[in-house]
Amino acid sequence: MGRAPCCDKARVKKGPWSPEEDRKLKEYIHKNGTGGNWIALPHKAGLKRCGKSCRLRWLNYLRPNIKHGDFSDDEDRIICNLFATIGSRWSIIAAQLPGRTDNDIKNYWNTKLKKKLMHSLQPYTTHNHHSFTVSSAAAAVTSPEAAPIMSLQHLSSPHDYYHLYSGGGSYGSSNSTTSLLSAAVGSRGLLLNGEQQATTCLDSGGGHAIYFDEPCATTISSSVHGHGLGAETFIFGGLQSQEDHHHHKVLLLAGSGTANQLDEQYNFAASCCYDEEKAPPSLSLTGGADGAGGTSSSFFYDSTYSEDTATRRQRELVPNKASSCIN
DNA sequence: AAGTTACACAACCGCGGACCT
DNA sequence: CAGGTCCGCGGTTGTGTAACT
Repeated sequence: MGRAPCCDKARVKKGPWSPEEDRKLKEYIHKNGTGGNWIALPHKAGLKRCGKSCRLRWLNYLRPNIKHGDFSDDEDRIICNLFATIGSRWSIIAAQLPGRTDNDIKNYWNTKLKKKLMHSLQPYTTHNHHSFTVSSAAAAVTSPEAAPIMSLQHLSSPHDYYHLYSGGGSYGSSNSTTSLLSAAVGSRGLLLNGEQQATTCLDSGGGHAIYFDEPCATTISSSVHGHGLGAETFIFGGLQSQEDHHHHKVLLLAGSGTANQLDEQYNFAASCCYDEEKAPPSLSLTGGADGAGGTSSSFFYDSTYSEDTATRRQRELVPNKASSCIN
């Protein structure tokens, strides 16, 4: 047996609300509240509308303190981060943005923000020694089930990125969108480990973001900040600029936490150098809080890589919880 | 100027789950 | 506990308008 309709669809008005209808609804709710019953409300308010339509109109447009349009950069970041973290749970995202509605955010995402991010996902060539491309990214945004979503297709000079995983893992349908978005965020983003769930950063500096999952993240983070981040740590690397032929300056951000722990994230800046002429390449990280590139502690990370270790690492890696950071 | 296309936003629809009886 | 009702959510569609040809 099907469910009873919430209203007599033949007798309710549909389509855009007139100013008169808005006035009636506003007046009624100001006087009486919603009464906890949207189905009965339109009749009481003298509206020939479905209760659901009234609810939507009120929540999205008529209730006080609603903001429309002009999303700020901060709001963009919050939306991106949360989307990458929890997916398309617009109501939860909206709860973090006072005055914004889930519908508004959803529309904004679908019409603007997603495109903005995808625009930044053009295949990226860093240097003639460091070129790689990402495939399937655009398709995957619109077709989340397409897996593998991203893979590191080509490393013209593989040792340059030995410390990075190539992707190619299959995404489960439940997190594929999230994972993809992780890659999409940033001025130019790559999610290099296909096994990961959300890992996202906004690279406001206009740099070329490279996302690499790093099994030694715990070591790195602990060394810099003394935080025991554990398996939920991730590292974000954004290739900011090339200093010279041998060195690449990388802004790294580390964060930890789950979807409910976004406020616990922290980051650090580090310079990252790897010397093409030495094997194995190494990262020199000089960390400081808040992306300031301080020098409170430093260490080296040996990023030796081989096909076998890559496979092993992927297998051993504990799937990251959703993590997020903002540069 | 008219027609077409693209875009942004508003609104609708159906489903899952909470709540009530 | 089962069935009915309603709310809230997210996906989708509809509509108005700006941009383009």
